Amino acid sequence: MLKVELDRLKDENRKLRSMLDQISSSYNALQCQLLELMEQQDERDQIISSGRRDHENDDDEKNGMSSPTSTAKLQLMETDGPSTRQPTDNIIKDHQIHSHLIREQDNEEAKLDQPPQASPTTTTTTSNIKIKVMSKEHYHRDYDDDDDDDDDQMLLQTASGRKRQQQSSMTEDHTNGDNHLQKLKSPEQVPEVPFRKARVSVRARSDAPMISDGCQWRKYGQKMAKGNPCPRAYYRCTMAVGCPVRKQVQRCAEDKTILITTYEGNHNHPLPPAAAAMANTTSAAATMVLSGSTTSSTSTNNGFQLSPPAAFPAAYTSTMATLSTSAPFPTITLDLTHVPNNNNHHHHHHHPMQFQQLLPSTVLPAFHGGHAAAGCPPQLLVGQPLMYNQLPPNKLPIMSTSSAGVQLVGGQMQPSMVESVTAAIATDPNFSAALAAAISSIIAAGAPRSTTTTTTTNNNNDDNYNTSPTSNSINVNGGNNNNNPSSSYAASNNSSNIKKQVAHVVGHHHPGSPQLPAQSCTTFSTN
DNA sequence: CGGATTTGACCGGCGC
DNA sequence: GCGCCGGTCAAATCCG
Ligand SMILES: [Zn+2]
Repeated sequence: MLKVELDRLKDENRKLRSMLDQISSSYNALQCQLLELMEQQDERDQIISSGRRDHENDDDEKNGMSSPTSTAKLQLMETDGPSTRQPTDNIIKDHQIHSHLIREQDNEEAKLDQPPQASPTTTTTTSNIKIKVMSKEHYHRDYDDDDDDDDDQMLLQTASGRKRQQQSSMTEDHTNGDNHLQKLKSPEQVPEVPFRKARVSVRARSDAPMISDGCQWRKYGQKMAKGNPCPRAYYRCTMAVGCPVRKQVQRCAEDKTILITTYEGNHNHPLPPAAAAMANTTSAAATMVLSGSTTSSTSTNNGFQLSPPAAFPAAYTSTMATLSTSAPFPTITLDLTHVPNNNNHHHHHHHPMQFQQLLPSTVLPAFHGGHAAAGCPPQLLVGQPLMYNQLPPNKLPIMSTSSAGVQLVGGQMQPSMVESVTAAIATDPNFSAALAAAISSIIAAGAPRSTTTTTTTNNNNDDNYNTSPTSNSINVNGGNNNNNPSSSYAASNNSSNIKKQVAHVVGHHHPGSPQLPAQSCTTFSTN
């Protein structure tokens, strides 16, 4: 009896917690959006002095919804349903898409250029991005059933893994709760399991021990990983008291210049602009990836890689995103390592884009912290998860188009890359939607919570085939970009071009529903 | 002195 | 049940 009651209470508690998280996440997300919008507006005002553009946007903006420019981002970020987005999409259409997109990008760049908060270090550019999402091999949706509904709604739970009993976990608060039930709970009901966490990992070249992502992190552990000589460090976000976001930093065994940072969980607080930017980027990338993956991923594993039309000459940055399902839990990895490769061609010099070495910390332009809770889709920015819930798994939009749009071209510039990616992703609603769907499907399928990071190896070159060992992977590549290692700003030139290209590409896609896949935010930071 | 690291002990899951 | 392993705690320590 007591047990029953107890279980019931726990369950209830859990739900409440989830709701709380959700709400806070939403709040954060809104804040972020608002911030962005404001920035954009300012930019617009300045840039576009006169009104060319007009439209009702203002209203939208005021509302806090998305401004046209930001649309893409917002979509990614927003949790809300498509409904909101559509309007924006329409708007976009109204305007010339291309120009629009381009502008957006430009705006973003501008932002990047002037990072709101200066990070101590210079920003570095990244060149490629690879994203991989891995989820456990196919997930079965088994569990979902039970929860699904709940999950979908409740999503948030971060499922961090276990909770420890006592402890002051309190301080940590809500977030933690997760866990679980495991002990007590009987297997039956809760599928808690359900909470699978999604993770977002970023691979970047950096000499610095950490990549700065705009968040503050406290190291809470270090362990030697089985496969590498290099130890893996565990960090927890300290920007807010209870922030559940954690990240692990580890150097790639094969190439020690590559730093692999994996984020898990959603921030329960607003992210600094810089971080937000990253987050956006990340999310975008993730989204892209997902979308791609979606296609295939459904049940079987397939790896996909979208290679961008290699063709894009301009694109130098290569970015790849991959989604893989193999890992215990779904993981999206962005590969920022340089590598230019065009498909088939060799890489030229190698300049991997390293983050600035020397600098104590490198900053990645735009990623944001992620979080991924199990069941939930990644959140972007602060938190909002995109819900992929909305799309029924079945519906995954498969994008046939897939490959094309994806690539981002990054420019050299740091900011640019990310942005470009983001922009690209963002821009294409379809992608987002696709990704979301894909992710959702994947995630939904379910992996039980587990976590592990996956990393891609770097091969740069292989072209587009999936290399991912496990199952599906999608890659998006751009060209590379390199740039001067040193300058932080150097990049701007290309970026614009690239962006344009991207925009075009994107343009093709339809506006769709962008939804984010799993929640996850990522942030980089080096400290 | 307060906050961040360091680092070995712990824990829970998993495979055998 | 045992041991491996990833991940986390927390006491001790470091540092500004
Ligand atoms: Zn945080």
